[in-house]
Amino acid sequence: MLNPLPEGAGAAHDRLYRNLRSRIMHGELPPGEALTLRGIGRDYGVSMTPVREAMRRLVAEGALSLSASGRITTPALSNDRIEELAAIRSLLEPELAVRALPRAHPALVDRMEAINTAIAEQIVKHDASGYIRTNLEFHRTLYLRAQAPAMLAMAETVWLQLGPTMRALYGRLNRTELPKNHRLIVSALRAGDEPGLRLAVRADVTQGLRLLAG
Amino acid sequence: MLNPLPEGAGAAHDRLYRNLRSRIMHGELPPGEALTLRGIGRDYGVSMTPVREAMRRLVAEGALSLSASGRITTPALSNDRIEELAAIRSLLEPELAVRALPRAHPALVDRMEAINTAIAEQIVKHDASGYIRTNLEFHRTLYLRAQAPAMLAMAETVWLQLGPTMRALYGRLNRTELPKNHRLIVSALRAGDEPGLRLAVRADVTQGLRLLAG
DNA sequence: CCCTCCATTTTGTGATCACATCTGGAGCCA
DNA sequence: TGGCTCCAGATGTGATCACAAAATGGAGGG
Repeated sequence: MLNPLPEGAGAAHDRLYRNLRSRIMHGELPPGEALTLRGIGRDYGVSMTPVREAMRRLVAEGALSLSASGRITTPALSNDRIEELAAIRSLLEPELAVRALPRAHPALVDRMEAINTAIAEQIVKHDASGYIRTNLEFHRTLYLRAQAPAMLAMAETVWLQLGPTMRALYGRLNRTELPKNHRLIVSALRAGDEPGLRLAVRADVTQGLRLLAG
Repeated sequence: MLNPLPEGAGAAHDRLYRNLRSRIMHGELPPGEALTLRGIGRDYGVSMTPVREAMRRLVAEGALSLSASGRITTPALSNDRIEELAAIRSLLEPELAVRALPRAHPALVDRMEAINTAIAEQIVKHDASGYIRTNLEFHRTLYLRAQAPAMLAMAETVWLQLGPTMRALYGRLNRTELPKNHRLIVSALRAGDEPGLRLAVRADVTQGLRLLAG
């Protein structure tokens, strides 16, 4: 049998879920975008049934908002909510980084540095979605080493909720260079500097979002 | 119109969701319990459609586990997973408590003390589910004052995942008296002692779960 | 006594339909 | 122009059905 895993396999509702989740997390949909069951079903060539299940799942994770009448949109977050989600990131992610620290062998840090140069490429291309995607890949590469799947899942849920907002935010800040905190994270990892790593991750996680709320 | 809110109102899938979620969070179902769409539908007098949506939502929150073949059971957590969830609680809940501290007026603390005596009653009745319910009410009463809905939702998700395990755990520890950490929390609130509150909440949150893993 | 195999039953998945409700805008009046 | 009513189309909800895959349980053989 040897696990085929043909990338687009499995139940239709799960395929829909993964596809939509990825698009939302990476900021491919703007905040406030309306989605309909029949519309999504038409786009993916399936009936409403699997679409409803995928939507229900995404709503449960906060990736989508549900109006009182059942209409589904991407979330348009208030500033208070954005600050709160940033606070959650600054609680979870330093902990994940510190747990990964003893397991972060040099090859891993090299890989993170490679992702950093990929981020720089996305910046010069002005590709918001690509920037978000590679930025999250930088963080996930480190956190995977923490051996803490529940905590990582929770962090990803927060990323998901911030996805559409991140896209809108990216347009405002006209970034021109790689965030310096990523370099600080890499050096702290190389030096085995736990307090420095905590600070660098916390700073990186809150930097972009503070200016929006301010 | 004046929002009727007849307690059992709204869409069937939502009613199912709330009901099952409450039962799971409060430990009314043992770990590893199997649930079927047709079975739940029969119990609640609805078809499979709304049941599927409620299940999908609960699975997304980690309240239920989904096997590779789509079978649904209450989660049977490994010790590693339990420790990890306890670690998440010890990150989120002290923060919630500290945020609530400046808003915790005396009447609120009185109410928490009243809940404490209710917990003591559940203990003498040997009512595991009642104990879990009132214990969570103690925490939620405080955290609601933190004005941090996203963080509270995240904490509740962790409670939900631990629900069935808490039930199994309760049987092992044969509690005879009120956890002393609840008293410490109340005094720290009265004294406005932020570091003390942090410590007391962290201790309360990890106390029961450590002995299971140990 | 334990294991294997096969038929039966159970179970999840997805499509389709009927229905109640909501949305959005045209049309109208002040 | 501004605000209101009202209706046609769009939308979410739930029931039912057909189907394939998986679990179940018992017969048969080692």
